[in-house]
Amino acid sequence: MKIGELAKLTGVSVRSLRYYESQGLISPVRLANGYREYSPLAAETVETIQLYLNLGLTTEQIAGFLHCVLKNKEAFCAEVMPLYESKLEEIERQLHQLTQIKLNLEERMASIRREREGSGAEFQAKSGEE
Amino acid sequence: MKIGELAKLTGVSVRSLRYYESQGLISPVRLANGYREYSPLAAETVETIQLYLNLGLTTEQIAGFLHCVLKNKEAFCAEVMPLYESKLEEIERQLHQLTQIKLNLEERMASIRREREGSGAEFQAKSGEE
DNA sequence: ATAGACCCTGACACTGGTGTTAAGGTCAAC
DNA sequence: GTTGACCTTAACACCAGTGTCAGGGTCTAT
Repeated sequence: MKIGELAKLTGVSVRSLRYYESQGLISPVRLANGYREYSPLAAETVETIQLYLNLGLTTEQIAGFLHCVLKNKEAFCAEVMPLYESKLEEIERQLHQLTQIKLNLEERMASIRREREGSGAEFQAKSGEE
Repeated sequence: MKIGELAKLTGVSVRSLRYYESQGLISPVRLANGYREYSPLAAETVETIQLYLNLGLTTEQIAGFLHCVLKNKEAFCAEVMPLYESKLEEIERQLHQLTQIKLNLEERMASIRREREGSGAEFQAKSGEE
């Protein structure tokens, strides 16, 4: 099938399909006129790529084990587990940081609300403006 | 004081101080030779900018209320609260998404571990490689 | 007057997948 | 033989703050 068909079939843009190819994730053959010709299996490959992208892996990382997971079960691809582990650590760091910022924000918001109630001005937040 | 001194004093790079100026956050006067001359109050301004950047606000957003918060308490600056509210919503969306990915990752990791234990191969994760 | 520390502006790089456009080739149907 | 849908490559834009370099000016102490 041609790139437009694959795009419709998978819901992934033509642009992205070409990008995946440039990153070594998928290698359609070329017809005499230069058009890409995808095997019917390509749809599954693209969906697999999307799955890993949605887990937050990069195309470079996916390129490292895509061959393997397309042929075997994940459990047999040694590269996957370390990636999952480091990704999990990264996500936990991000969760921690976001949670800190959230607490900080909530504290400041609470503080503002306290000050506004404390003063006689009932939420007339115009006073101090220069 | 000159920009290098302010950088040392605040721990913010010279590059960043110039960037803040380009974004309208701080406006040092210029000496006859073109050098920036910062008032002693600039250190406090820079620290305030850092505080808001660490909350995840952009320089553009900070520019909208920095004048006010340098003169008054936050509670008197009407622009602040809506920004905090929308930032909080954004962070909650991100937390939700990250949590989903984390659950997904953990589920897949558990699944891999189950499959490996299920087979006779004791963590010899080489088998399936092509 | 010269070394060395400091200042200036301007510009590219980075992260990374995707949108978008430009300029042009191919093909099927009419 | 021309229209229109589809394909090709190449390139810039995005987010947004920071690092870094190039090319050049200023000031101080020796």
